[in-house]
Amino acid sequence: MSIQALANSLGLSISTVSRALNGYTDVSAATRERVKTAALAMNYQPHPVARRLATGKTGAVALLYPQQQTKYQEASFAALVSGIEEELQGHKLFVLSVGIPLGAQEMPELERFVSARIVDGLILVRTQVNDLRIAWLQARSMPFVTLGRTVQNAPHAWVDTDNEGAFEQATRALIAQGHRRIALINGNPIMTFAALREQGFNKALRDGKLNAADCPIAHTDLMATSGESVAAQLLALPNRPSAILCVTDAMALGTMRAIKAAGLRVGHDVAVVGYGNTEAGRYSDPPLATIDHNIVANGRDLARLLLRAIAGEAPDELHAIEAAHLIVRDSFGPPQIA
Amino acid sequence: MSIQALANSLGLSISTVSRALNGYTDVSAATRERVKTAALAMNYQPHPVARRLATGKTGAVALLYPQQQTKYQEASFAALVSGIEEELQGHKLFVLSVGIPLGAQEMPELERFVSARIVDGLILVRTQVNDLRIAWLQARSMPFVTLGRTVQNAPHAWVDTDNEGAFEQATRALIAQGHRRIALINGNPIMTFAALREQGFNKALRDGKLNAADCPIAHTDLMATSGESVAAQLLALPNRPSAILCVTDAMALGTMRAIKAAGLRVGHDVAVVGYGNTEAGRYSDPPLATIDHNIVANGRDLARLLLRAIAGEAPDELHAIEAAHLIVRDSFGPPQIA
DNA sequence: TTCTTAGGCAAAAGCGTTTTTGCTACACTG
DNA sequence: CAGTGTAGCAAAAACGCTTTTGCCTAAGAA
Repeated sequence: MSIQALANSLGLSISTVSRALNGYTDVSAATRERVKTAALAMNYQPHPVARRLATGKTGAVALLYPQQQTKYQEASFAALVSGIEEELQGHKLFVLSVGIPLGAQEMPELERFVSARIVDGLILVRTQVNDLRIAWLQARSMPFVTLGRTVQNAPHAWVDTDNEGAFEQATRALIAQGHRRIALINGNPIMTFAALREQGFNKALRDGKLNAADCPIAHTDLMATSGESVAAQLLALPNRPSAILCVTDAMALGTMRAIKAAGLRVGHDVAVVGYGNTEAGRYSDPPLATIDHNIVANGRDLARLLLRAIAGEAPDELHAIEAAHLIVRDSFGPPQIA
Repeated sequence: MSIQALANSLGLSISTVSRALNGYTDVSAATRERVKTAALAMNYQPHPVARRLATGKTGAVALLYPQQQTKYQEASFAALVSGIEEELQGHKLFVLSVGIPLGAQEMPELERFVSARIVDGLILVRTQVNDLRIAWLQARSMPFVTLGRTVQNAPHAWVDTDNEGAFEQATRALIAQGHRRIALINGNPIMTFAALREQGFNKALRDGKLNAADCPIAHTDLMATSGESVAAQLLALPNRPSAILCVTDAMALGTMRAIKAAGLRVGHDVAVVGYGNTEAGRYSDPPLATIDHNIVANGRDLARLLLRAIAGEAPDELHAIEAAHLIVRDSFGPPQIA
């Protein structure tokens, strides 16, 4: 069923049929009705690929996720997707999640996907301080929004959580409780979120006039096992920290294991704070203090801004920040009086 | 950079250029070389949408997942995707995950997606005993493979885990340990996996000549909280079961909570077996006996069969079954001597 | 030497739309 | 009554490719 056949059966030209169906004004109301009812009767639907070729629009957007790396992200990834889908409801846009490998194959695969012209716009996660993908996409003028801002890239649309503010707040709260030796177990600071959390941490330390030498910062990957081993090292220090701030809940749970293994009590001898407000932390023993963020809202923001980016708006205004705040639970205790 | 421009710059016709690049034989080796180097030099890439229009092939497949329902599936979903991606590595096919809502909007959205002609084939999950999607896709002759077989549909390509065998094995093992009152907490049996697990359970009961009245079967959703409340009811029975078989690990963890809440000991007063070999079950107290299955292998099977379905093979041979087996842990104990 | 064959390329058809341009008839103005 | 404008449609260009068909030439066979 092509527009050709429909036009023939109506005794009209295909251009008139097309214009009638697409709401152009230079077709009489009577003809428009005739075309519409005929289209309905013959179950005519324009071939989407032909339409894409003519218009250049695909009617879909993609969320690119790091392939094989979803291990510690699963829950938050699902939340992000549902926020995006919720916002795009009614816009008749498909949301396609597609995996791009990390490492050497990342840029070639990104290039291959963009060149395939399957989507009108992209959502990027795992944004880095200096992100190679961004300049490339800008050069290709492919609309996109990142989850997490950048530092060294040209202006672009982004959505973020207030990582800096959240960690400043959490660190301040620990200081207010009397902690003077606070450690941070961070991720790789080439990731923007890690860099910003570290900034917030440092800001609170300076404002609280803590001794930086007593407040070590470790960098590792975001898994529980890494948190465990790094925490074990921190606890073996001569001046061991009385509080450990972790950049994910998983690392915080690992840290709790290390504390118990060292014969110490979590929330008593050593306070622990995580990030993400995951289920595992809610039901851990003791319950894990953590920083709560609104990933669903991030997803909604991403979708909203992506629509505007696709519409051609300049990136200057295309930013959104969601708040995050500390949730105090039993792992968050005052320091022991030495 | 179109094929037209490239042809002009070479003094050739566009058909010759196309045939040279696509490996047809009726173009001389010299010309082919000339075309190829020129294409590389001018960075010519055929417009994928135009090619799709001409060939009808899109170069992508989709994995359809139930929107908003991923809660209890996240981990297994990630495993499935990675199996699919692994197998499709090197086939230059994109794997697009797209959410389709459940309920009244499911069929319209499925229809909308298929009509959009974004992909060459589909992978379906959450297969039901009588699955509406299947007849519809067959009528549209859209290639697809389901995770989980059907009962009442026409023959089609599917991949499955040996659910029946696994539950038969687990039930037999409980019987061998001396259990005579075994309960099953199952999902909705319109889902094929639930129906098959129940079959395996019943088969083992019959073979073991257990009294069916002592072996109740409950149906509920797959969440932990549902498992907890259903288990509480089972434990309140006059002849309470000495073993409870759950159809997911989450439900089994809920069941363990109910057992503890009733003042009983898991693996001592009541044995518990889950399904899925999840992390939560590995680290629960006591560790949860469970049935392990290979979802990554399911993913690989799905991808492999989908390629064959797209190639036009008849569905008769397009089936794959992966084994599953019981993992005994401390929640699996013999019945108390009454 | 003539006929056949096949190699190598060009022309054109086909994929199915959207959008621009052009034409015709009719109404309306001066 | 001639001239201007506009409503309503058709024709054609454009989007870029693949694939079928057709033509010409030169080599090989009879």
